[in-house]
Amino acid sequence: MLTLTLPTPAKFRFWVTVRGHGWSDLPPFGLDMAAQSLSRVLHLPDGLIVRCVISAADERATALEVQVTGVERLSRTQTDAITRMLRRCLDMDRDLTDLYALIHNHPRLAWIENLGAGRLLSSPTVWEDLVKTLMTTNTTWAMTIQMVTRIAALGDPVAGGGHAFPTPQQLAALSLDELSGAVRAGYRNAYLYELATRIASGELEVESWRDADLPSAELLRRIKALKGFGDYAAGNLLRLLGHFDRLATDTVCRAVYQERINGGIAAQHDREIAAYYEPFGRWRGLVQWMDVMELTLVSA
DNA sequence: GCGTCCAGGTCTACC
DNA sequence: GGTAGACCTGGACGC
Repeated sequence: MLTLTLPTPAKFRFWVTVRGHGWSDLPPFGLDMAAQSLSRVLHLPDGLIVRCVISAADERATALEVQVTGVERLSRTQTDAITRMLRRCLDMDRDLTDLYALIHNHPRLAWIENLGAGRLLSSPTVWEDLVKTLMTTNTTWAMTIQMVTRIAALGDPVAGGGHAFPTPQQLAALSLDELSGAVRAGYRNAYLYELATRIASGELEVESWRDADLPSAELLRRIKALKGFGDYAAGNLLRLLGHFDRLATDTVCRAVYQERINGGIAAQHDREIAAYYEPFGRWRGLVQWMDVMELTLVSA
C-alpha cells in the first residue's frame, strides 16, 4: 500500500463535501461511516486501476491522506493523475467566496458558510456523471443504487475486489439485450446504450463539457439533446459541472420548498420555486441543493 | 406465492 | 404551451 498526501484549499471540509450529495453511496465510490473515509476505484489514463481510500485527520485538516492499493509503485505521472482526479472529485478548485458573501447574514442559509458546505462530490469523468444522473431519473434512490451497482460491475476489476467504472467502449461492446439483462434499468437501458455507443464511436464528445468557458445555456442545450435527459437531469448535471444558474427541481425539492420554505403550502407550479431562488443569481442551483441537504449535513 | 398498486422523470402524441 | 398516457423496476401490501 502506498500513501499520498493531498493538500486541501482553505476552508475545505472533507466529510461535508463527501456527504454533500448521494454520489458517495454509488460505486465505485464507497463510504466507511465509522472511519469517515471515502474509497474510490480509479481508472488512470494509462490503464492502471487502483483503489484509493481518502481520509482526513480531522474536519479542518490542511491535507488529506490517500492510501493507494492495487499497485506496488507509482510513477510521477500516475501520482499526478490520481491527485488531479481526486481534486476534481472533491471539487477542491471551487471558489465559494462569492456564495458565502451572498448568504452571510441570511437567516436560513448562514449554516452553509459555517459548515464550509457547497462543494459537490462528482465523478472523474462527465460520462460517469451522465450515467449516474440518468439512473436517478424516475426511480427511487434505492433503485438508483442497485442499477449503478450493476453498471459498475461491468468495469474492469481491481485487486482486492470491486471494479472501475466501465468506459463507454466497454458498454458499447455489449449488445442492447446483454446490457439490459445486466443492468435491469427498464426503459433507461436504451438511453444508456445510445449514450455509450455515441461516445464510443466518437460521434459525441462529453469530457470537454467541464470547460468553464462553456455557457450554461449551450451546455443545457447539449445535455437536453440526449435521450432521457429532461429538465431535472440536465439541471443536476449542470450542477455537477459547476454551473449553478439553473435549478434541478424534482419531487424532493418540491417537498422541501413546501415544508421548510413555504409554510406547508405546495408550489402551484415549478415557476413559483424558480422565482424563490431567482435572487440567488448564479448560485441558485447550489442554494436549492443545499436546502435539500441541510438536515443531512447539519447532523452529519 | 401471486396479483395489484405505487413512486420516480422523460418522451411522445395530441389539443 | 400544456396535458395525458406509456415507459420499467422492485418494494409494499393484501389475499
